[in-house]
Amino acid sequence: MRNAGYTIRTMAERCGMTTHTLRYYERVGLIQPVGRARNGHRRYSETDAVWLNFLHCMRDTNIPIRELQRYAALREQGEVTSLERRKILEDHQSVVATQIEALEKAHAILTHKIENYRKIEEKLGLRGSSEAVETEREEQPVMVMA
Amino acid sequence: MRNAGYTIRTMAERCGMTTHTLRYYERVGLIQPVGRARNGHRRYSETDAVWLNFLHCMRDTNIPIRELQRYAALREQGEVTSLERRKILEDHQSVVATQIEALEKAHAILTHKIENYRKIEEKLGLRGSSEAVETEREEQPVMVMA
DNA sequence: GTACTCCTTGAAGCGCGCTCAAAGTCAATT
DNA sequence: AATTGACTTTGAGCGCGCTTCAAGGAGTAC
Repeated sequence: MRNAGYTIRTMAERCGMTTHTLRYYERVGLIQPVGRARNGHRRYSETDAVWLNFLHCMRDTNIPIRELQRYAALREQGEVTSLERRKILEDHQSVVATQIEALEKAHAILTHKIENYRKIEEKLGLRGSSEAVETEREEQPVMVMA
Repeated sequence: MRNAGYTIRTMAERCGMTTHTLRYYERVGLIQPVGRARNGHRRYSETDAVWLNFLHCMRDTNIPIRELQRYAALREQGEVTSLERRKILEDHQSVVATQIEALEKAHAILTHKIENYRKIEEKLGLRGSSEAVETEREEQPVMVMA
């Protein structure tokens, strides 16, 4: 089991990041120094994968790197920092909730505007080039999934 | 006297942007040249407000400025661009849907982790003071060289 | 007049989060 | 030995979306 562990490339693919990003995260302290093979190449562990996936997931929610740095630093100090870490997560969770609201509002507005464009197109007799439903003179009603 | 219209400051407040951003949007073509008072100051109309609110809402969903520029340019060409504009909105709406999913996933993970911290705190009898305990229940790097 | 506030412009600057370049190491293959 | 290719390092560079700067004009108040 001498050379067990994922290469940087494998891990990058697994976590949906680039190798550059993995090194960058290590450099800025989001992940502790990764173990090395004899030739100096990084070897990522399964636990690294879990943590990196978490980071990836959080970054998807626009949490700043700085905040993750704070969190990561506390994490390295053990369970004693539970309260602080929980606070970070709770604060961020409420940010996430706010973002969800904004996105849902935008989604609704988009639905409305898209529908409006459909009406305009009908009025103008426009047809889409690729995706449009064929409407002939004597058309049959067609149910189109949203 | 139809000299009415919002000042840049008023409009900025109304749309949740800064005056700088409003000028920037005009400069890059997100909004057509705004009418001016006799002294050269911008005067925004009610229609501008609607459009700016839409832009603001879309930017909240991380749509790139470039995409909004495309959309704005089409919009200025009239109804004949309906299909293209609809496509832009539909494409972006699916991006928004994806983002909502990611955020909801993150929200769930956060709930889970927060709950976990609560348990840890209960176990440690934490309430703000510190009493070191060694066992990290979460992942902890192992392959550290030195 | 002087001060103050609000506005104007173009250009430069900034923070974020990567992203890339250059030069080098190592292992395997030819 | 030479080449290939995947990795290593450090440090610089980049794209985005503002944001600030610098210099000035116009309008009102005292």
